Amino acid sequence: MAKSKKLLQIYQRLYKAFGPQHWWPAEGPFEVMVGAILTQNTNWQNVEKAIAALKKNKVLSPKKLNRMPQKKLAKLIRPAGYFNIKAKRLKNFLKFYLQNYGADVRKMRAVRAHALRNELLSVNGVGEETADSILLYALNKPAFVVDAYTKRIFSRHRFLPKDTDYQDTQKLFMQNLKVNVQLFNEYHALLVRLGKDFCLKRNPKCGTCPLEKLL
DNA sequence: GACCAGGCACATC
DNA sequence: GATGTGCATGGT
Repeated sequence: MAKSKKLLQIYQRLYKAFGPQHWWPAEGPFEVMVGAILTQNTNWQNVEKAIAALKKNKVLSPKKLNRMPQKKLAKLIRPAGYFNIKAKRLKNFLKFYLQNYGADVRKMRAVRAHALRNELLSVNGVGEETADSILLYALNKPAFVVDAYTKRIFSRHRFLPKDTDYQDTQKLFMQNLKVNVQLFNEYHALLVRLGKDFCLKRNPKCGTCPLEKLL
């Protein structure tokens, strides 16, 4: 079967099994950007605690976070883990966001996706997944987000070689699916849902996995 | 106590 | 270019 058809079939089966995932779970674009950095190699539940702390202290805005001493920021985001390095990364991003775009999402959206992706990647602490998450979920640009779940699911089911890198994994989706923000949004969210529910541990319990006999 | 989580940068070879 | 390591909390 053609890759594009199969990828779409996988999507449809996941959607049927899980329904819409309503991503990204955040109140606005800036909160998505902060969450994208905080969730690096971290359980989302822990990120929620960190974001709740920022909200409770009424500092979840670009200017307020930019003004805040790094040490204080680190203390607030402590539940998200790696809090020192993440405080630094947030600071780097905030500086970029304020200096280059005046913390204005509309100005950022006006930039072409490819150029903006490179700009984001130039920020220390923003890698490919974080950049694509910001592009897709904060700025509504069609970038397919690849994460550990994506690679694990598709390699474990022999759709991709085990050590396929980010770019090649992303190509699989971007070259075989209709380039569409809503589709990319839902597809990635569904893969995360599948990863969490079924293909997580070393001994994956895929007995009732919605992708059984399909991949 | 072990293992895992929606990565990334940096050192070293 | 490939491989290894530090970063850290909280849930199971």
